[in-house]
Amino acid sequence: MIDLLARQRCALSAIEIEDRLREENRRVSRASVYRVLDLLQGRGLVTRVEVGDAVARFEAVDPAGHHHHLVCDRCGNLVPFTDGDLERSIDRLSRRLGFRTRDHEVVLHGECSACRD
Amino acid sequence: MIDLLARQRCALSAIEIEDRLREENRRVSRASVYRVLDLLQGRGLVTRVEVGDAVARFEAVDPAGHHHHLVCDRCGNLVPFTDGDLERSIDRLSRRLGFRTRDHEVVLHGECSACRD
DNA sequence: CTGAATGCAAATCCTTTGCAAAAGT
DNA sequence: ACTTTTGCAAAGGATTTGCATTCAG
Repeated sequence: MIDLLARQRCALSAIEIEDRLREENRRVSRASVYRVLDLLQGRGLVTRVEVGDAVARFEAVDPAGHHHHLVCDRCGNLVPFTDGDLERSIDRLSRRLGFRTRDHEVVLHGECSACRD
Repeated sequence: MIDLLARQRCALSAIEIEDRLREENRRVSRASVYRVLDLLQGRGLVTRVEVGDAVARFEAVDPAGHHHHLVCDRCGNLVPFTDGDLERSIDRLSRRLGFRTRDHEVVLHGECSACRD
């Protein structure tokens, strides 16, 4: 499953993962998907992303650095992006507030470029 | 209900809202809480916040400006904060990426100051 | 009296869990 | 044979909905 996630451009929900595995003739039950994801999260290979639609999504952890997401209000797609300036702001901010921060997520809501036309 | 939310320091879940209303002898059903929240969101008076624990939280929209949240890994509390530098980074970023952004949220995961001791 | 708001219970959706069957070593 | 992984179905928790009732104008 980790290889499937590693091939994706962006986070998938458990159901999407199940469907894609099925398309590859790798039949798995929903329960197994969740169980394996849990395992992979425990090992730090996968992270959970929630963008506010009550569905958990998962993506492979990229050792090269992490990204954040735009959620398109129209099509519902997730568009990943990175921004060093943003990361620096968050670092400074955490220090200023005295939080011991483990992780963070930024979610933009709006229209993706495909839907703006 | 909007007055209850306006009095809070930070976002509340539907169940918390129901409980606090009960404490004030304002008896309401869970269903009504959700229905009213839906209405208030539609009018832009309330926003929904989801920090990744599968529970939707709600808070009154403050015309003076919005804030973001630290979620404490230990006690689970939400700590609100604001940061102008962060807001500017996000503005620049949205422009750079060509997104038409309606809204955004930043969630930090870590330890709040109370739990660091 | 009429339309909106409410409660209650049932339904839904995502996720988790118990347990027995299947696979691996 | 023993441990681990799996599937299936049932259980859970949050949220939504249908419908009859109550409330307000």
